[in-house]
Amino acid sequence: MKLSDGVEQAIHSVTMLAGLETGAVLSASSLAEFHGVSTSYLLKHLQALSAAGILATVPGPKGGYRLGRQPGAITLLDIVLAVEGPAPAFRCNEIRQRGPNPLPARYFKAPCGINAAMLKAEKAYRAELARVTVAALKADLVETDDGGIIARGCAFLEHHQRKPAR
Amino acid sequence: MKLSDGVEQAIHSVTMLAGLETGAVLSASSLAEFHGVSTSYLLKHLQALSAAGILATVPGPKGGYRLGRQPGAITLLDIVLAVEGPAPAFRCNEIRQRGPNPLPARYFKAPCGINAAMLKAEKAYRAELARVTVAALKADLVETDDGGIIARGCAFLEHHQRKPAR
DNA sequence: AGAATCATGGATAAATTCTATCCACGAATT
DNA sequence: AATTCGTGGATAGAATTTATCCATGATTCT
Repeated sequence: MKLSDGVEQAIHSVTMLAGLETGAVLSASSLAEFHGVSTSYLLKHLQALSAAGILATVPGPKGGYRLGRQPGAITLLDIVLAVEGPAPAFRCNEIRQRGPNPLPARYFKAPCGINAAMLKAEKAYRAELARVTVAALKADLVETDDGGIIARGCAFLEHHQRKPAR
Repeated sequence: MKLSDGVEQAIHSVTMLAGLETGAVLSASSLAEFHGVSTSYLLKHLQALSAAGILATVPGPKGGYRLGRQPGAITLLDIVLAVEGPAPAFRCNEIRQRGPNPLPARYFKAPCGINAAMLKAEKAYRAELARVTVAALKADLVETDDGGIIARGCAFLEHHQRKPAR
């Protein structure tokens, strides 16, 4: 069981976008540069997030990505599902119905108990992810040596964010 | 995020072994035949389970596998960890410290908030798995058409289980 | 209007992980 | 002593993940 690295990049991208001024955007290439991957690759995830309504796009020069809705309305679960897909990690292959000497299918109307237990655990996992909003992650700040606080990636954002036309 | 199929085979193997009479064993080749995979492949997981103390082995002719401890003392989490390994699904790559314009390392003494949230969710997942014992799965029975109840895979077990020498 | 910039989407290649098998070895029982 | 079994290593094949490039179409700035 391993979560793809794309999920981490997606979460960080969304969190960074949440730190922008209202209306400002960040280009896909800037985000890709920050993560150290090619623009084309990161776009895969950004587009998935966009399709899920988590991000919104601004086309044209000076365009880029911004949050699609309020940070408080975006949860970690939303991001994970948008990137990884909705399929559960455990997929029952109905082993109990197979093998060289299987019981007739009529004995298996009730769902597999093992499958039920695994899915229940996964449900708990998702419930925990749904509890964390991007707004909460945004509030997760770093303390500088002079006592002030700065947002993660702030130095990078300063140079790349595109403020809205007035 | 996908759980390997080996996990499902492992869980079913343990559950089947839990249905044996006390002292009886099931050979690795019988279990492999049931799952429809080669003995060598299933052995990978059986050995992992054995190393974790979940299963015990009886060598020699008429040998095989049996439970290593009471069904009530074996949880789904034990099995999953034995097969998949203890590493968490989400591994923080400390993205915040990288990129073209990273903040100095001293700003990141506190753990990554994203990582903390993901691990917390995974902890909830594992806690749910730890709540389910093999004894509980064993109690998950199937009703036959004549009103009786039989354990899953029972017909198969009848022909392959090896009763202990007296 | 024209050119530059950007997102979209498809095709594609490399790397990693998972799945699966075979073979040689040692241990225990019949 | 021979058979049967588990152990462990080495090794392919399949599938997924990761990553990149390129062609296309839409939008905005000049």
